[in-house]
Amino acid sequence: MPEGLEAEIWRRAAQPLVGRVIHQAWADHRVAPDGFVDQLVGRRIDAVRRVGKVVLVDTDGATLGLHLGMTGRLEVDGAAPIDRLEYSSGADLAEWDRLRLWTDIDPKRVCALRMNDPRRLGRLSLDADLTAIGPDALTLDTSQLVERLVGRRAAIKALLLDQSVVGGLGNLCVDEVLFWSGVAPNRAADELTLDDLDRITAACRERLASMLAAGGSTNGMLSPALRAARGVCPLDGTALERATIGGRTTIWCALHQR
DNA sequence: CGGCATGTTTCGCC
DNA sequence: AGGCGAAACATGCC
Repeated sequence: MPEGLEAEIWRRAAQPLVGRVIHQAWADHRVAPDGFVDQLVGRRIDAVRRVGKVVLVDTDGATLGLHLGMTGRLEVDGAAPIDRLEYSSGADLAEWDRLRLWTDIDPKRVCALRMNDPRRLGRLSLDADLTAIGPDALTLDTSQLVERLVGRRAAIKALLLDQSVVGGLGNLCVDEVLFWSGVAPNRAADELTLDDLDRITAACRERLASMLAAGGSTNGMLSPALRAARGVCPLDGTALERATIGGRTTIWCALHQR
């Protein structure tokens, strides 16, 4: 489920953790660095932030990074801000837990913070270097995008998915942004006009904000249901195109995206 | 059973 | 050297 929008939803939901002290921690060692638990127990949570798709828990010691991968989800005090994964049944087995944190104040007597990830593509980090992640999609402006695209000739979709170009965009959001921008995903980045890039950054700010308010990445016009159904363009009724671009399944309208 | 899935990293080829 | 595409990772679900 996690693109930047989901990470933002979880970041907001985790704010009640700020000020608490971590009393106990458990992690699946296969997805956590050595010494993980020892570096967190006894630490006070100072802030919960987000960089791109990564949720960061700052403590008075290390900063815990939650990289949700393809199927990771979070619960705070036993509540899941996003309860169902789009491409899974909604099952939530204890054996899929990758992180459990308890604090000095656990109102519901359950984990203050729990990460559950069936597919185990997610990771836990401590003081990870995230400096390579580009400007955030939710506030992206055209000058930032131009700067990051200089010298790049790959398909615009592949570059928007690259976290070092723009932070937070995943497969669904990129398709949605390009859909509203009227730019075809297979266009070479160096052939786009400034006007194209303006429409892309405007779509990032406006459409992503509205998807965030609606609950996340699955709330675009190109819904997962429409993607799977191989339907028609909701704007003009043209049969949607489908191809692999940037290594990911891509949906677009060849009539209004050029 | 075959194929697909909201992601990232690695490898080899230009 | 660095950009780029394909493969690998790991597992569940239809």
